[in-house]
Amino acid sequence: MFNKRIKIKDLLKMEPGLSGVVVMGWVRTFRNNQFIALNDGSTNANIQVVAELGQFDENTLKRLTTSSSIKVIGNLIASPGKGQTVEIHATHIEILGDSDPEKYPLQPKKHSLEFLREIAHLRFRTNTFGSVFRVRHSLAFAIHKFFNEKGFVYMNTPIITASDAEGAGEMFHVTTLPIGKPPVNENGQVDYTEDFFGKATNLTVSGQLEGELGATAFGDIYTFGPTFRAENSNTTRHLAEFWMIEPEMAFHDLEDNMNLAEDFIKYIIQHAVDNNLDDLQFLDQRLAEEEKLLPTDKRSEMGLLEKLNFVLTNQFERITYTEAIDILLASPAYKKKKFQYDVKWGIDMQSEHERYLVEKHFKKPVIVTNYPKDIKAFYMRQNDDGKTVAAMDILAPGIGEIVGGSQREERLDLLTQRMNEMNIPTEELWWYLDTRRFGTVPHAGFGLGFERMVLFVTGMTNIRDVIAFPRTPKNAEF
RNA sequence: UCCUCAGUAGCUCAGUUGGUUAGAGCAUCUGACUGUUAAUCAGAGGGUCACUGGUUCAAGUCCAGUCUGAGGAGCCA
Repeated sequence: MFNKRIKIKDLLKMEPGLSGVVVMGWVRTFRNNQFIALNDGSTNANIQVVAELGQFDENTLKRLTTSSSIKVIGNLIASPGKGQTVEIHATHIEILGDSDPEKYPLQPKKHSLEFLREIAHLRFRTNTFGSVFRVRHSLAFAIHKFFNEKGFVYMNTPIITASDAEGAGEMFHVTTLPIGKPPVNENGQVDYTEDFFGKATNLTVSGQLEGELGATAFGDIYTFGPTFRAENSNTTRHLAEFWMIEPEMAFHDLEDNMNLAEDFIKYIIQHAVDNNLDDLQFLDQRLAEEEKLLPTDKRSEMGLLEKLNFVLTNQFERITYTEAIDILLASPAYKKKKFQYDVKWGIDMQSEHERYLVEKHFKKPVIVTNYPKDIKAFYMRQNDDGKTVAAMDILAPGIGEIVGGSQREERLDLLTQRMNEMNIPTEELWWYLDTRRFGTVPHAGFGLGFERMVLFVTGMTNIRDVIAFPRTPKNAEF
């Protein structure tokens, strides 16, 4: 019977004077042959367990090594020491699992994030990753809470898909055909009619098209699931497997879409601030210490909590693509030829351009709308000017694009015309086009990269540090 | 995929123009101390210098290739 244990997070809030308290956890440090800093993952704060000298046998005390797991029964008392208000005087200590200190890789000292990535199975036991993953949980919970409160239906779109129509990137192939000698048709090509699904299939790059099918029946839906891109991307903000939130709303236009996205982002940040303040404070401090090592001009102007509060209390800047280009053309950076890539109407803005807008010019999240149709996807609604589409990207400081969305093209003729122009096969997407044939409605939606959101809220700088077991090129350990 | 940088003890790093037996801090172990807060003090153990090949009397150090990691770019969320 283990469930009598009290979680350390709750225990630390209790009044001293309790006897027979049961706690279990992993030893962080054992000082002076007497003081155990015990952690159970419920919070970064440890409970100090005091094993009074002479009360416990030598053999047990020897086994109190870093990350050994123990069960403690004792009395919660006011601590005479300085570092904590309460502590447990142990009457009983039981070793549940030993941890060989010669072999255990985590030591009571600072480790680099790169090293911890190599022992991703153990890194949750550090303060940094403890905080990051508790915040990640909190954000995930807030996402469901937000949409549930608004009456959205949570929809699970398929992971394996036969459509590669969206062109969102390179896909991972899914097949049960033998790799060495697959069946071949008359033209010498792999014969996918022999494959498991009778056609070529891939891991999904987006649930949006299926999401639209849900939205045009339920009104409002959202997806929250894994997404896969086989791009050979080696950056601090790309993963081959990541989680994406994709709401899709019928009877919504671009402005509704922007309003929802902004409310949504603020809501989940607020939830984390309300429920995980101690973790965010720890991450705030961690970031501040890390930034001390950077040259002054590379440091962020705001601390983590300051930045989150700033986002919560300020409106996101909303500008059109055309206005964005004008700002860039008028910028000192452009005039001094600081940009590596040229700026003119029609370009797909480069990282340096987006960073300038967000980090230098506005210094807050920016929503850019109405992009040229030629640099955007086929399903985005064409504006009356014939040149732009009703798209919106939200750019966040330090992260770049965190949300990409649009009002969808609901007019069948314009949609098929655009698909033909862009060589998207209309026959394969017959089911998608059916939504425009039978009771089509104006609708809109967006996709938000969950890990990028977690990056933003935790102040971490590498996306591999905000997902438990990152999948990146040449890395699928664990 | 491209560009740049890196790979030396469990970790973080030093290692001079190529030259004896490759060093430090932390961690670990042993002992001392015992109300400590990453405890402190003393001592000890710990290395295929990423891998393969080459140059040289001699390579951790120079050259080539490979692998791995990091940062930036592209692609994007």
